[in-house]
Amino acid sequence: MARDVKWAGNPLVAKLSQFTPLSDEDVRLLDGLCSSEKRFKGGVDILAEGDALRSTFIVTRGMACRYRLLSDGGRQVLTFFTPGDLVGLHAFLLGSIDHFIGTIGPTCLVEIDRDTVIEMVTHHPRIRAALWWSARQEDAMLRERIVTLGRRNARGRVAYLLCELVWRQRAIRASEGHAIRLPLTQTDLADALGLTPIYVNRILQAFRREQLITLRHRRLTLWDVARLQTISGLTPDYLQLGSTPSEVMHYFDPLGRSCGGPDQR
Amino acid sequence: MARDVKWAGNPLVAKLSQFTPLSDEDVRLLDGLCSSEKRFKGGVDILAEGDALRSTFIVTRGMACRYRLLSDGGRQVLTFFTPGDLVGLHAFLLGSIDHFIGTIGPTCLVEIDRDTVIEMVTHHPRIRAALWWSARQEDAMLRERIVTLGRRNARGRVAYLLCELVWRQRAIRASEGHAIRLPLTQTDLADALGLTPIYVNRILQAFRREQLITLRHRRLTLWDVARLQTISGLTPDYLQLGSTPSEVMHYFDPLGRSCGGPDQR
DNA sequence: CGAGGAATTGAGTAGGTTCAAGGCCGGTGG
DNA sequence: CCACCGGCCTTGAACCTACTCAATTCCTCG
Repeated sequence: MARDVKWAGNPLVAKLSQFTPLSDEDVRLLDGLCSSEKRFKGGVDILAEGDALRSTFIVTRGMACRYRLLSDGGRQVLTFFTPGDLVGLHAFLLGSIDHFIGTIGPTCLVEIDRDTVIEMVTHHPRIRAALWWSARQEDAMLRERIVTLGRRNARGRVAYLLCELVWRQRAIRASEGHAIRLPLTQTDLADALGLTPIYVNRILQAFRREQLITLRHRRLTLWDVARLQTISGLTPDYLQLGSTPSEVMHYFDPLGRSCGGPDQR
Repeated sequence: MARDVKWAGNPLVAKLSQFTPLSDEDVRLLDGLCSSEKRFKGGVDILAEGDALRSTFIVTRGMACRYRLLSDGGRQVLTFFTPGDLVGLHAFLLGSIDHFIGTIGPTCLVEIDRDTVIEMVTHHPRIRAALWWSARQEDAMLRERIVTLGRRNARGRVAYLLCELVWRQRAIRASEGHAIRLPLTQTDLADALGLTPIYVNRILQAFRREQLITLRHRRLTLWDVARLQTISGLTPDYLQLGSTPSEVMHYFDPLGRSCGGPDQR
């Protein structure tokens, strides 16, 4: 119960706990990491294309995104990061990144340097397992995005993104019912969904008329999740929430003792 | 030089060598793995949605793909696998997969069980590093796909996929100039690009008329890579080919040694 | 109170889909 | 060796989803 209170305060713990039960020591460690957050204004780039990535960031408040800029001026948002999300963990050994990381609204981030991550992953098998699952979840989300962009119409795409954002917040208990804070502009949504802001607007209007959602003052509420889910074509469990099967957990422990890697695939 | 000959014979070695120089022992090990391939007909599913994934597959000949089926009968191809590619390596600890793996034309695969993989990555730091880079490359390709589906028109999408397929084959020295064997049907291309086969056909016609490609008898040649690249909006190095920066390699070795396995050198 | 970004609305357009039909090519059986 | 068959490719025409351009209103914030 005491830990439930902490979840509310530490989104990283909440996020990782989805995947694997953490020990008290794990929680203490993660809490410690998140003690020194930095504030950023909205619409600011944290990392730019070509930057070397020597550390990882954790979103603690607000929202950020990973995006690419195209030669014709277009923008494609690849991922939205919400509190608890790790930014660029898997890529932090890369020479440089091929995309930008920017804030959406005012956002707080914690920076964690490379050695700290390696240290953590080496000595804390449960955290390593949770990070691994978190990376798998990110994969699953990328795949789902491809399906959405490739095969669903505009209504389906918008419904998909709204559902995903709400589900992710619910998973870390950062929602009230099916309502969340959503600092995204309609242009942000459009840039993620491969649509124009104008058309996104029209879809949102339609959803409102159909009593499916309300979205005002940076606040989104889903009134009919079942119908939205149908429109989006999503299966509700695609995020693979739930904890690590013990059979699999088993594989992390021996590996943990014999070999730590930033990446354990 | 002697190894060059081997590359021609073992696509897995060729693929992993892109990322990191392998030792002779590494090469011997990988060669050994690929000794027992299984043949499959075209259009056959190797793994279905919901299957447990207890092993990994390596494509040695032919072509396979990862795809999702939609409730409305649509299909979205997520990844094409060419010789040397590892199928589902990162997911083989998962309870089950959320997509299908199927062959395109007649295809040969090697199945490698979980324990063998774990054994291999535990005791062979260079192979581990190469697999890690290979996974990063896969990520990059998924991101590029999202950009393509979200923000490029049909011409751009087709050009993108043709370039990618040729570049990947070139990287493992499985091309002659800019010509490759391509067992894909136009429907396969369409299912990967979020287009209809009919429209893909029209784009291909146009490309032929413009002297950009030839595609006949399952054989693709790019005549003007520069222009195709412009049309696709790709940067040629997005696959992050080239070998691991030594600074990064550095992180793998200490980790490798800290494994303390019996077979340490 | 003013200003600038975001949301909204309308009208015209275009890129890609859909439907329908015909042609090619490789494989198979007589 | 030829005829047939089925999958794939190709072509045409109508249609529709989503885009473009342009203007107006609404919020938010200084």
